[in-house]
Amino acid sequence: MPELPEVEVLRRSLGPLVVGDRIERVRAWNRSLREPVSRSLSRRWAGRRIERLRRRAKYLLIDLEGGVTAVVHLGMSGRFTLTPSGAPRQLHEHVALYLASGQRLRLRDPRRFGLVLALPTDRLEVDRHFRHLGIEPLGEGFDGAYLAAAARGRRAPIKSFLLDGRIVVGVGNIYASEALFQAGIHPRRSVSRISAQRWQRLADAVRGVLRSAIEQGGTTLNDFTDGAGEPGYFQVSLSVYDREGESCDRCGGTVRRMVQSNRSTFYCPGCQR
DNA sequence: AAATGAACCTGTTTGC
DNA sequence: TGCAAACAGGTTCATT
Repeated sequence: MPELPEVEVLRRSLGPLVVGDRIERVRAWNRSLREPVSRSLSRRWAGRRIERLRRRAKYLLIDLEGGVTAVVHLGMSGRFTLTPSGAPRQLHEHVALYLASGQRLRLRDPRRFGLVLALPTDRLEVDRHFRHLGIEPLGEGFDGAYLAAAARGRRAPIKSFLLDGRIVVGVGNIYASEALFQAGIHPRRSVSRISAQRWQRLADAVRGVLRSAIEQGGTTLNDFTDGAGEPGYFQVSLSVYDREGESCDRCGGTVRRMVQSNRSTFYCPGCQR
């Protein structure tokens, strides 16, 4: 579900609704997410005003007054939505932030690969969850030269390379396939055999795909919604992802699926070399 | 060091 | 129809 565009859409939709609001308390019904949810969230966050929402990689960062940040990761199946406080607890709703306005921020995550953390705002980058993260693809410095330099000494298939968060963050299984299609690069091509020109084309494709997905409100395959519960529309723009057996819009050939390091990769053999 | 596969967990879809 | 296997947007750990 949530790759960089979905988390960014979530951040943008939620920001105007919650910034300035205050957390009254935090409740957790099930603490066994990817890592145990701390028992002291309420004590740490209660009474604090929400100052702003940021994003790093696929993490949503909720900066609170007093130098504390609430970190939320949605894993594969997480949803984080703002709802009226009267609404009943939903199935797989594990954690909720009760706000002074009377609304609740609820984390729903059937597979429980998600994460809720309390961290000091000024120490995020040294925390073990963030320390090893690579560059933001929509930020400064992400270009063909960066990718080419990062690939030196490696021979992995380009698809695996794009999914490696130590190189570049936020690109998940959907957008890796889509960007490689846009760049005309075969997912199995070794990073040791990509020309400078094609590295630049790939960097442009990654940024282009992520930007359009954000504009379209993200990709909703099953259950992604923004902070207000609205689905995205980028799924209708997908060229190859989840389109095995369908015809390629560019060349008319057949979109194929293969498995690389336990993940599905979708590609067009006619368009990608 | 780099690359691969398995593990974490539940729900839904696919295939026999 | 029923059941089991395969598969799903992420990350991390163990093993070659």
